[in-house]
Amino acid sequence: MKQIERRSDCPISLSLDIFGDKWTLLILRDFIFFDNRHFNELVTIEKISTNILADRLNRLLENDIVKKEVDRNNKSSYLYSLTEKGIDLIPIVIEIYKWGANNIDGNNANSEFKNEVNSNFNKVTSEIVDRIKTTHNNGYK
Amino acid sequence: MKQIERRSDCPISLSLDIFGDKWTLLILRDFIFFDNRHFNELVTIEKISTNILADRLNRLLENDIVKKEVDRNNKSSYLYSLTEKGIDLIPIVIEIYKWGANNIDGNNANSEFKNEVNSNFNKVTSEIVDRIKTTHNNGYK
DNA sequence: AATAGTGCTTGCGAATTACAAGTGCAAATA
DNA sequence: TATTTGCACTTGTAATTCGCAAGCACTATT
Repeated sequence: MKQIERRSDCPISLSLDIFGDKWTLLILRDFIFFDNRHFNELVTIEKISTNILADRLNRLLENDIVKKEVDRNNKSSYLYSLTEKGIDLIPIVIEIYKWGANNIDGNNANSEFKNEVNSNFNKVTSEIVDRIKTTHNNGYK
Repeated sequence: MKQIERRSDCPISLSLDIFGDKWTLLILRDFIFFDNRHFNELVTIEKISTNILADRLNRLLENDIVKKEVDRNNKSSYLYSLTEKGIDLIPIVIEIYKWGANNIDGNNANSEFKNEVNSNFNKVTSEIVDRIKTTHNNGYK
């Protein structure tokens, strides 16, 4: 894995140095919407290659956005969880969901959830944040 | 320019197919925060290559996120503007600004603006949206 | 007619990606 | 005990994309 060099000190540029690629935020989506937290779950959904998934998970670990621990229910497996810094990314992911649901033809957004996101963004987001906080804080799924 | 193939119908995946890369949202940032709307302005800030900038602007045009017209103040130059769909991306960009300002060491966020974004996100965002709407709707800078 | 400005396009070496296959280790099964 | 299975990667390789430098086409100015 190669660390991308800092292009400038702008907060947006620095953020995109970390997650500005095709896959990183999709991994976050899997955490948030599908509760996929094991390597072999994450590898399935949009058929990311294993080397890319490994690279992105390492980058997220290095940037303290996810943490990794042995799964207490299956000790030969690792469980990945969002840190506080990772949980802080949830509003970005939901804003992207909202934009895609409203602006891209042929998307498969659930219409009830889409309406909720459009009319009660803050409520929806904080409910998801609360749920993730409780499930990801104790290394337990 | 090659169109990225659709990985799935998920709104987030579809959105990232359009702007999930290192540069696209930075171009949007230049529109929003610096009011850079000409090719030779956009090319300067984080030293993007001209072929990449041309490619990304074309992708944004194809996806109806920006529009392009002859600059009425300089007829040998083109003026790029955000469409409604592009203006709809502003909350995403500001969420990313917020995350970077709060979570990345050494970022150069303006502390007053950062506080404003943290405490009055919706107000800050809608003010920026209103400003962009008036300046980008009439092909005039 | 010559120069400058603007918005690209082209060529090419370097870096990154996707796909397939293989590895190392722990736990379950025979 | 030996073997298989599952999990989390790593490695190899070909294809794609990127970044840098240079060049090109068009318009406006001198």
